[in-house]
Amino acid sequence: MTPNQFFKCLSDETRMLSMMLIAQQGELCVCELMVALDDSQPKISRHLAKLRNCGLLGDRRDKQWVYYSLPSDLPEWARVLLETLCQQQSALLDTPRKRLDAMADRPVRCAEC
Amino acid sequence: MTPNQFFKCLSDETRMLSMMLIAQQGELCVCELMVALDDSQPKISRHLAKLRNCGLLGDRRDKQWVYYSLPSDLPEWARVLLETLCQQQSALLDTPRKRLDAMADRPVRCAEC
DNA sequence: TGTGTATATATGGATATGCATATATCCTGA
DNA sequence: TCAGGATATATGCATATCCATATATACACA
Repeated sequence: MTPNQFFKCLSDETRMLSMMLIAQQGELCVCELMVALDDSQPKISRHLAKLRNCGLLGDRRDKQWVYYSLPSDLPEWARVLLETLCQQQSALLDTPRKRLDAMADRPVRCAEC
Repeated sequence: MTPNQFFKCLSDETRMLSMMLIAQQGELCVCELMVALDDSQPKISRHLAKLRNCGLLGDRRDKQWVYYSLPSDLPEWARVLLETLCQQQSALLDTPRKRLDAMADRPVRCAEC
């Protein structure tokens, strides 16, 4: 992944907010991002697939849910830039976080069992 | 300017390197960037115009040259992100800097007179 | 006139989105 | 145990839009 591709990935609002939210929350599934970003399922799924193909996200399946998170091999420079973005633009996550917190029937992670 | 637009601007290699070089060098004119990035004049000019329209660059005319630099009202978050990028990817500027240092007939700034 | 810079136009290519549908997993009841 | 339905996710297709580039030309200034 080049810095160039990294910026292209973040140049879309859905992808940028998804990355920021996932960086903040650890991992999120498609349905949680649908609620947090108030967007359609195919749209979210497509953008997450693009981020995964670029190496910006990893995924794991648990029951019927697919959880996306930052991959362990994410380049350091990308991690630093993403972290900086989250610090400088944390206000962008306020509304999505509220929607997420208010979400009903949120899937329960195995790690939390 | 939104973080979104900011990333879209940096998603193009010519624009990203121009921003990094200008951040490092203070200000540069089109002909210097042509040499540093080894690209055509219309291509450089067009990308700089886009960066200026987005508020990421300011310009001033001196004699027949137009110098581009970071505007004083560049948002703090954008400045921080750009600075982080330069720190994390400084190697990308090695070749352009070499070309720039080897450039003949480089215009002389008034500030340096 | 020559050098430096901007822009108009045409063109090819990338990208985002909606809609419909396919796939995968879980749950329920017979 | 098995069938069928419900939920979650992915993808094929069509379409509209944006974007980068090359070429040619116009503009600004010494």
